[in-house]
Amino acid sequence: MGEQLSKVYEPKTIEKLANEIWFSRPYFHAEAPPDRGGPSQKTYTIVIPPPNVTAPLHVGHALNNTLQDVLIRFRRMQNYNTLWMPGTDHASIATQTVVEKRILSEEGKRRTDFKREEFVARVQAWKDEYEARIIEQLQAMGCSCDWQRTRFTMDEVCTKAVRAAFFKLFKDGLIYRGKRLVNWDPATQTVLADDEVEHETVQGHFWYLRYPLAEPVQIAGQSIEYVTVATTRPETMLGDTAVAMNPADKRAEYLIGKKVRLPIVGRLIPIIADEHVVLPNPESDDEKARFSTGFLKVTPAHDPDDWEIGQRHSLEVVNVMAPDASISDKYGWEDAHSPEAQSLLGMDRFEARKAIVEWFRQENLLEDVREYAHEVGHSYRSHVPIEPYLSDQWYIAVKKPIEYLGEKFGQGLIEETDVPVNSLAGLALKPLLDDRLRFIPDRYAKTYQAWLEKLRDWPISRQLWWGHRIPVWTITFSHAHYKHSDETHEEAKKRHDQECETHVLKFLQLCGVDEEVSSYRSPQLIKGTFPFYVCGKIEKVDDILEMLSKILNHKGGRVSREQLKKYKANNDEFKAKFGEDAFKYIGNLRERIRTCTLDEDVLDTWFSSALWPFSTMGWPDDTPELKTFYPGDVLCTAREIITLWVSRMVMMGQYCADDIPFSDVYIHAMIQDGEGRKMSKSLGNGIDPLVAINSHGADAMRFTLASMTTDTQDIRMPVQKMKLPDGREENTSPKFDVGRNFCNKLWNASRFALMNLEGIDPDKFDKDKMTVTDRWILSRLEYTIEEVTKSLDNYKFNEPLNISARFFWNEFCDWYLEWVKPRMQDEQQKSIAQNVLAFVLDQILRLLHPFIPFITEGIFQKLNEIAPIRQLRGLAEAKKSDALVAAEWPKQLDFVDEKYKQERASIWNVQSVIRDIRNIRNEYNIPPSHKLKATLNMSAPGAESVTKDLNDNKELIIQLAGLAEIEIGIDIKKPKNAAAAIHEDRQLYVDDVIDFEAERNRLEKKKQQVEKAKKATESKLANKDFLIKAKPQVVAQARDKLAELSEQLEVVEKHLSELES
RNA sequence: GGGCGAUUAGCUCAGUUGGUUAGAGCGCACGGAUCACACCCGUGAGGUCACAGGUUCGAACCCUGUAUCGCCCA
Repeated sequence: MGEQLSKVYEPKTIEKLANEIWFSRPYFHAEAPPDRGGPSQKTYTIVIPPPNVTAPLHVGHALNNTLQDVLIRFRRMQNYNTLWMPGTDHASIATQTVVEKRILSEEGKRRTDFKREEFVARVQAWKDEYEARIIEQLQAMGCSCDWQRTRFTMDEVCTKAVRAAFFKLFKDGLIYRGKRLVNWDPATQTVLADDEVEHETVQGHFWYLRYPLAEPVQIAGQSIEYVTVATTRPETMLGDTAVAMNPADKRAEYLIGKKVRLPIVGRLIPIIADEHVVLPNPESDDEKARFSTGFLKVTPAHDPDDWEIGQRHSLEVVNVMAPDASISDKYGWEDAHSPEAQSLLGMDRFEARKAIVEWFRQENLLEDVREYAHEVGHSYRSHVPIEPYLSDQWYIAVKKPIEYLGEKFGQGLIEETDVPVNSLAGLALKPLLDDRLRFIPDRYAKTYQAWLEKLRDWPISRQLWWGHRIPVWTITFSHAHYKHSDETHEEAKKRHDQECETHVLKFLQLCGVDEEVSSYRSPQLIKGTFPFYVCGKIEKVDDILEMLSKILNHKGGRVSREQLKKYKANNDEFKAKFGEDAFKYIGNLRERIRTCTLDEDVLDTWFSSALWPFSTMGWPDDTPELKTFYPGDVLCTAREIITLWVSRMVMMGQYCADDIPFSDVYIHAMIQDGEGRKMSKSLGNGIDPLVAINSHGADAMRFTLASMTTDTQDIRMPVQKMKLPDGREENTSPKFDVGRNFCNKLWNASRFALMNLEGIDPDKFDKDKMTVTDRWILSRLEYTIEEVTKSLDNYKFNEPLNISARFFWNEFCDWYLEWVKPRMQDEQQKSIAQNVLAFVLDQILRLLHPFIPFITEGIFQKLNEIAPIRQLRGLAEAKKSDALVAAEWPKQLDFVDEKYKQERASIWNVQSVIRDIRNIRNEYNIPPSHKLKATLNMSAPGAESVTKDLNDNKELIIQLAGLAEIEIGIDIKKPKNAAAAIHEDRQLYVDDVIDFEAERNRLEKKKQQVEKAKKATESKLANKDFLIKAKPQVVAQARDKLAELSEQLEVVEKHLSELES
């Protein structure tokens, strides 16, 4: 049968074979019993970090998913009910952007050339393509996900969860409308995400502008008439609403609270104290201090830092620009009355900059202009400088206490923070502090903690089309209202809107959805109205409001027959769906409601990601999956998304699903190229896992990645173009050779074993007939099983892989297989050797399977054919399985006792002697075919038992050292013309090979080595402090060492002198 | 600017609670078509553990500082 196996390991063949087996039965599927009664199996759950559907997976994903698969396969073999939930992320902005780019370059069209539904359909098509590719890649890597559960963040199941979570937040008063500065691209007029802003160093200027004080101030007898602010963006001064200075500034006590008259505009603005302001210091290393005047103009509407200052001091916000970044008084600037201000309206921001600087110059208010290189954010799309632009966005309040959670989690702030225990941030932070959540390696807990502690409200709306549409309807009411004599207009408007609001709620009640809606009214007047926000728990609410909106839009009067027909149809449909009463009530709303519209925006992509651990399992429904697999066990991810993703999953898990989604977070390395650079498309240094699989095989790739995964180091992976079998030139890495070589070795060793296992008979095994080599390899196996299991439990990856690989290669192949060869020719011994061989190989396959699943599965199948029963009768049994994927993880070999362990020393001595002989053979250039005669003199006290032992194992030495014979004894004289290898406790001689010159060199070298070691030990022992303070056994060890070294040195010297004579 | 990490052989990396002469793989050198494997076997050379201080009987390991590189956050 063995001859069926090719001489060289062929990944493709074996990958195909293994996949056929794995998909022939639901090995990867985790059953969630509808009723969890009875003895329940332990579960183990990992949800995949869903890859973005923007692009195919790269080698970083390959690492991430390899590690997850290792954990999953390990636990599955340990008989856990194991679920690995797969899926992909819609990645709203990233995906929309790549599709927009593609459409622009291929068709010359922009997003706005499409209807929203059309465009979304285009993105959907892209998603379908890449989702399929990603799943193909994951399967090619061998990921044992529960494929029939594959989810997508925008599929029906996840969408339902998003809706439910959003509603819950809305109802709990945690979602609100607020203002925020966004990265605005004035050229394309779109919002950019932070990572779409490219920072470029620009050679610009600092302009020093004088702002006159409203009234002169006396400081130390001097009359101060103005303050000087330094700015890189003079055009924003039109929106200044304060001048800030550091309270530590000596001038502060005279100036804080005073007013400044803003040039051009004439606005009176206060001087305020804020520690953000950099104190001036011409000597400082800090460039900002050198350029600072100590006075900072504050423009909350046009600068993120200023926005913060504005928030802290409740400053007015004056937006002086239109969306195209021209100066405008139509977007919040209400005091542009002066002729100078009027003349600036309509100017582009850079034109305005020139005009304003010129104006200051002419008015003698321009104090200085200095060169200044600074970072300016540019749009990665239009390459124009981005404009921080004020806009209305939806937020989640993350530090607002949630009353009803107080019972469960307590009240008040988490110690040393401003985070309430029962706020969303608290829900994420507390589990870490309580050790319910841990990071591996634990240093990443800091990142998580720090981020949560200074967390600010989460802006969740995005001005995009691809994503979960925000399920909020904004209803505004008519302007018509009566004003009571004692009311302001605003108060009257508020009262009026409140009345309207009750009508809307009454209407929804008549529609039968009053339990399914939540609403809130804007506390602020926006464009003359207080918008009323309505969120429905179910889609029915959307239907109602959409139809209502259509019906209200019909204003009567002269309309076409067509429109009238449509209107009537709408009415009829509404009546049919929601009843006559509700329909009649629309009359009450007709004159009151001005607009009723569904929000245009979509949710931040992390919103649905935050729900991923339970949305995929059917939350909010109480599904068997949730009961069985939630909370899960571990999240495995890269460190870049600890804040954006991990924290939000914990937060939402606790908030929505009543528990944190996992207890362990394993953070793995990042993969860099050979120069330590991040892999990226633009550098062209990325590696496609499919290419690596093509060039080296999936197992080889996995082996290499796992063997490089440690807690501390990022992975450097030299990238090299390689010609693939199909002729393409693609990036792969020579590092994968390591894995491929290993697989080839495993393949061939197994092939050898299989060839020798014909006719194996488990009944012919007799444990008392095992040789020392059998017991030795079993004791090494026992050690390996223990270590590998332990280190996998602790999220080590390189360690278990290296331990099992070394056991396989350096012990099993290099020694055991070599010693087994002659036994296979001996009918007596063959049966014993066969059974041990089959058993050990079986266990090796099991240990390696999580790392290199394909090849181990392939070999396991062959092993099942040739040696279906692998056991050591009376000692151990490898439990049968049709497939390795479902086989049992190796159990501890309890029969390996002290006696076995003592025998390890025997083999160690044998190996040491063999190495000595091989060394001499090499140094004297003696061909392997030349059989040597060797003599071994044992010199240590009490050497009798070792000598006997070695004599018993003589054959093992003769066999692997290429000897004709060896004499082993005590007090044997050195034969004439023999080369020597000298140790503390023994001297080995190889007869009749002497080359005096070479031998002298060898011995001299040895002598130096020993002398050096001896000196070091002597000086240590000469140190009194060492004798007193070091642990006694350390001192004793040193004494023994010295004695041994002295003796060794004596022998070496003796041999040297003999050479002379 | 703040935080985290790294710096050990030519390269990529290990190095457990401080304790013999600091390890592996690749590469290099030498030898090898032996009936599993040349993607192999055997042997060997190769290190001032980034630098400077400190703690200690003893430091690659602990502490302080410096330099360089990487990442995250502002």
